Amino acid sequence: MDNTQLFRLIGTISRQATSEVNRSASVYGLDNNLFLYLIRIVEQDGISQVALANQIKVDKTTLSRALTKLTTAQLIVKRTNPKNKKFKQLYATAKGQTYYNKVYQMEQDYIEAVLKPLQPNEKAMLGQLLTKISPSE
Amino acid sequence: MDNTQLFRLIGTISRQATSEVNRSASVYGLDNNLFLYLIRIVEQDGISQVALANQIKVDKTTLSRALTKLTTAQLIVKRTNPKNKKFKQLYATAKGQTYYNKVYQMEQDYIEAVLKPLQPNEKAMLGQLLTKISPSE
DNA sequence: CCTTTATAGTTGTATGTTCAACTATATTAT
DNA sequence: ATAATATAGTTGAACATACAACTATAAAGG
Repeated sequence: MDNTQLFRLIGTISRQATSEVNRSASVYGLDNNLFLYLIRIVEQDGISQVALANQIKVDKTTLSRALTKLTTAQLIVKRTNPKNKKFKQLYATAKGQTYYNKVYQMEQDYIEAVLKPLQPNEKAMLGQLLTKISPSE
Repeated sequence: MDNTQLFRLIGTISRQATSEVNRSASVYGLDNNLFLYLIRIVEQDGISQVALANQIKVDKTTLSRALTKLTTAQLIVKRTNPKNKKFKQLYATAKGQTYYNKVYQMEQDYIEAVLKPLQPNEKAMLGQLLTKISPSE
């Protein structure tokens, strides 16, 4: 396998995973990556939009509109940081926590299925290698 | 790093790569993954749409419309398989080949940059591990 | 055969994505 | 201090995506 095949494989694996988890999450109305945003907000309470966008490498305008959907669904709230009014901090509601539990489990089920072919030491190695090529900022 | 972090990292790396290569390819009007489809068609002359969709894990209706764009731009042609009229085979035109050279080089440049942190043996290992978790069909 | 079922590809439609440009706030430089 | 610059977030508009449902062709079953 050459570098090109390797690189393209990452995209294929990712598209497959994204499609499949989104289809599962659509049961809760959390497709179009809404599940992903909710998960990150629950796990990083108070994060700002741009920080979140940079972390997961999604377009900030796409994220802005997706977060409006999560807000309308009352799964999160946007609170302007009183110390610095430029920032809106994101918090999950109680309802958001409940939905988080559902989609988190879906993600875990998918992860377990997809990583099943790997031994623990192989997973450790894969994690290290991916970390080396992960976006810096 | 746990399984969850590992899995999410694949998505992050892929989103970053997709965004960046698409932005580069937009110079040639080949963003929205058009560059990706063109590359695969050139490298697998005569492939059918569903076969291509399955291979790269994209929705067949999205692919159908994207290929209409490539056809309009005269980069590919769709030819009904005379042996089996259900299939439309995809072929690059001479113009498509020329554009292929451009976007292929862009992809190569990105690949070189992103895989630079890895030693040759690490790349071999990463390729093996990704192959193990790649979608079967 | 010929009816049923399966597969390839397209289209309608609702919704999502993303670029450019904008507002609002904060930071930096003179 | 205040003008210039930078950053966070939103919005308009053009276009892409993906589900459901469709047509067309072929394959399988009786």
